[in-house]
Amino acid sequence: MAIQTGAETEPRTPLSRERVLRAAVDLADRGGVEALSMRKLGQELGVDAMALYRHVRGKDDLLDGVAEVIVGEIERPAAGDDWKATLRELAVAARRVMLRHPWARQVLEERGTSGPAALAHIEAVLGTLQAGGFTIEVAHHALHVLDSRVFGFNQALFEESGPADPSPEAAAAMVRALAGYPRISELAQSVSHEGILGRCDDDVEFAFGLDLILDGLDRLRGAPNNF
Amino acid sequence: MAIQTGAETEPRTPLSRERVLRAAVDLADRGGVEALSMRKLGQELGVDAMALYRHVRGKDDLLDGVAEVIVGEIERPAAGDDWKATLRELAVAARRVMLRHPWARQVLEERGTSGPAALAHIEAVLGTLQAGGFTIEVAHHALHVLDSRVFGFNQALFEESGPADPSPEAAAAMVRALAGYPRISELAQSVSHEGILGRCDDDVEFAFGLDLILDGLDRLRGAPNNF
DNA sequence: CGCTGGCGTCTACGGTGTAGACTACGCCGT
DNA sequence: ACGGCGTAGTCTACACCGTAGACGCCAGCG
Repeated sequence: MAIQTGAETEPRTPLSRERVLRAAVDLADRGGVEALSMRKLGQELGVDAMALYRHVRGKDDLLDGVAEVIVGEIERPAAGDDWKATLRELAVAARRVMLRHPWARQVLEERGTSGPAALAHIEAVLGTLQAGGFTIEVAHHALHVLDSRVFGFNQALFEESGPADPSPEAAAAMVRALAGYPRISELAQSVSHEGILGRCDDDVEFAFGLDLILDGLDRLRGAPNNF
Repeated sequence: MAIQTGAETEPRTPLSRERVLRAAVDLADRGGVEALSMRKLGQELGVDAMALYRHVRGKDDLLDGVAEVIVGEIERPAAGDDWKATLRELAVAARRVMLRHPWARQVLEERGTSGPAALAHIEAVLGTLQAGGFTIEVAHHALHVLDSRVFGFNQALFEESGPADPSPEAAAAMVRALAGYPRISELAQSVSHEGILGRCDDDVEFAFGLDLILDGLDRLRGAPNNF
């Protein structure tokens, strides 16, 4: 009875950003993203809504954190020597997460999610592609079309494609943020050189995936039963 | 000066559902979907927010109507004899609409859109596939993967996959709603017979598209420059 | 002892969707 | 002509949302 302000039974473990984010994911899991309000989340944690603002800059920041948690749940398979099997496992693992949190797609889409978890995921995809012998250009397209298939939106997880003319300090910050992600760095450099790819044209990415699908269907037309 | 209630300069053309929906699309085009509120929409039309409720059951109904308008904007190419080119044109036309209304993807995803415009679009896709010689099973998969590529979400436009055991009258209503859409009817029948496809398993659809992509990438690995 | 800084609370403001009562007006049968 | 009626738009009110700003409480420290 040393610490005790009143009839409190438990000293109420203090909030933390992580606790807030975990409770937010839990709340969204039960009631969908529209049930995730600051007030309900505070109630869930036995706390006033405004208390959350000590640990989270606001609802936007909360959603950013939640997105990072979700992407962090994607388990990465051990890098095997079969690139196709590895990519498939990666995609299926990501899909498992999206099925577990059906509301997450929307959150991931409307907030960019360029946190370390997203970068690590992209790095894994690019690494697998590179180990499989793909050129950087094809790997870039493949990253887009795979992420689009898995997450359901076309603008990839990272790659908000900042201003057209990056200032030197912005470019330096970019390089610093990408330390530890060699494939992404290489890709970013290759894209910003813009010799080969022309700044990641959305139309080109769309057509790439579309033609992949149409050509695949074409091959299935003759042999309909072996897929 | 026959009709004139006061200092009115114009007799204020009366609202209508169509006028409300068009204004809603316009408002969302300018400010995104979060700018589309009943109050702002009323203001846009020079009218109290509650007036909209005479023409629209509520915000849900408004969004349903907006979704229908958007899908209706997709132009259908003349049915040529090249199924692949026709499908490509269809996909590109749909994408044009989605680029014109960047907020529409979200609306289409969260509301099902099983209106006549969506049905007509699906019918066109299925018709093209059937004319191209696809079996109904492959056409079904193809519909899923194409719509997923175009609209960005995996659950297709139509096909909310109602209750597992449709009551007779519900099934009859379904048949009646699908009159005029022979390919969709055929597909629905084939699916509900559930001999071949097993009730449109989401996992199967996902794997279908994923393998299409992976196999396509595999072929691109050797010849990287001709896409 | 007083101060300070972190953490949680309280109040308040402007925004949202919408239920329900109310008003203004054209039409129609008598 | 007139009373009723349906239709269209308005007004008020309620519950909910995100969050700015002031306040209370308490541990730690000088």
